Amino acid sequence: MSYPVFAVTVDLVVLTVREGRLHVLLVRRGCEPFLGRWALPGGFVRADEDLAAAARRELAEETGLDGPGGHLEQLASYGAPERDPRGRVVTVAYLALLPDLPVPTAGTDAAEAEWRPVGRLDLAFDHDRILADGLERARSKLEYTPLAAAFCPPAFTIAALRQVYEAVWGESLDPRNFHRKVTSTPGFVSPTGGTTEGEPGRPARLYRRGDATLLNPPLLRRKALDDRSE
Amino acid sequence: MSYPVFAVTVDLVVLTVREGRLHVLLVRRGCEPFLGRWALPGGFVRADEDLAAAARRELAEETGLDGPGGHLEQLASYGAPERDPRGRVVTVAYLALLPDLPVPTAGTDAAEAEWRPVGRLDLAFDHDRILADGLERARSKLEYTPLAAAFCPPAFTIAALRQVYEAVWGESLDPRNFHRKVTSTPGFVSPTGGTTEGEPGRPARLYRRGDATLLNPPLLRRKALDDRSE
DNA sequence: TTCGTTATCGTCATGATGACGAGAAAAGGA
DNA sequence: TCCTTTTCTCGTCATCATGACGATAACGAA
Repeated sequence: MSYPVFAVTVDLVVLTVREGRLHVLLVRRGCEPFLGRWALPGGFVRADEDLAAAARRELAEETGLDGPGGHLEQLASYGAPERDPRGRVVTVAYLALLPDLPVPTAGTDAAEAEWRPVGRLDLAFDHDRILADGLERARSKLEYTPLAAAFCPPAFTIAALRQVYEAVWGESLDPRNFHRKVTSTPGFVSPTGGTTEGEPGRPARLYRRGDATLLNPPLLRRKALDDRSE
Repeated sequence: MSYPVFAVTVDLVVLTVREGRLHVLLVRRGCEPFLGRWALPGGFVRADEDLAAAARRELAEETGLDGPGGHLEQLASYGAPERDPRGRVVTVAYLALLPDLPVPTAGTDAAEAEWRPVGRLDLAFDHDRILADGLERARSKLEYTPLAAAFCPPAFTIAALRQVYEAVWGESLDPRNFHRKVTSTPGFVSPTGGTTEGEPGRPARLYRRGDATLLNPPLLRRKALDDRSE
């Protein structure tokens, strides 16, 4: 039996919260096609490499960070025949949520890399669509899982966690109700015993991630966006 | 730039509810590898074919049905280097939810096809894992979307919809509370005006799918299962 | 000390849900 | 015909989660 031949890439939607806004990691393409255009970081899967391993490798190459604390999961795959002018390329997109980090160092095949606030971008390939899907996944994940903590350093305050929700969802939340919800949901966060120091206002207790993987009941947005279908 | 060469397949997790139990469509493999073993239906993506189009084509070939009423969505991709002895094959899995249909006719490359109750199966390749991911996705989707109606014919009773939930979740629901929830959630279902006839008991009103894409608030399972992580 | 700021705790009304009672509307048998 | 069985549909009530918001605690700065 004969069958068509494909190339397979991984592309990364790497999100973080900086200065109260949600940012995505972009690279300026250093080779054709779309030379000079902004795109999601990514690259070809190697001959003997698992998809998840390729995603982790690309993430380490682009951000210089592969340590724990963040989150990486498969997002979706994209394989329209015309999506890459070089030929038949299927890309497996991954979604990464990271705490705020120093400015990333450019990888080998990327001329530049930088954090950009999410919004109207005009990316190479079908990366606008991939980014949109990644954003919707991230917003939805925050409702049903404690993954917001993946945007935070190992120890964080409830207020910092709330600001993650506000940045990702783009809406403001009542600090008192949010505090009640987070601290009363078993396994969401657990106190470290420490507090903040030197900040304005009353010191805040520090927490780390709990061991829950699912929030029950979930923490729902006010306005549910359209479901992504197909 | 050179890069490794892959084959790309689509595999389908096709689910339906028959006699109150959740069933998955399996085919017996008619060629190597895993000849004679049960597997998910699927096949190679053609040279000029989109991934979703390939999934729809395979679904039509295996079930003989491509009409509306069901639901098809991308599930996840699997690309471990050793997952197919023929070489580097990445598969994009799709999840299909269909109303109960006549026994499927075997496709060209499948010796047999049949509905099997979900449970301990021993499938070819990594299809046990793909099936498990598909089941968890389906269970979760029923919580947050009105997709349970995809398992039902165009007009259905509330009781039939409840039996879908009971089959997919494997737990029984209170008929009265379920009725209240479904009929009071805007856009979940809308009455057709008709009723059942000839059935035992009081005739039931018939409904069709509403126009909502998301249930807010959701209809949650009692026991949340583990989140699928990557 | 006083004020501004932020964190944390409480209160109250409202809405969703689980448990369950009870009537409505059919088929079928005595 | 009349009763029983079955299933659908509507209500009731206690409980829990949530939104709105008041009040107090604990810091730094003026």
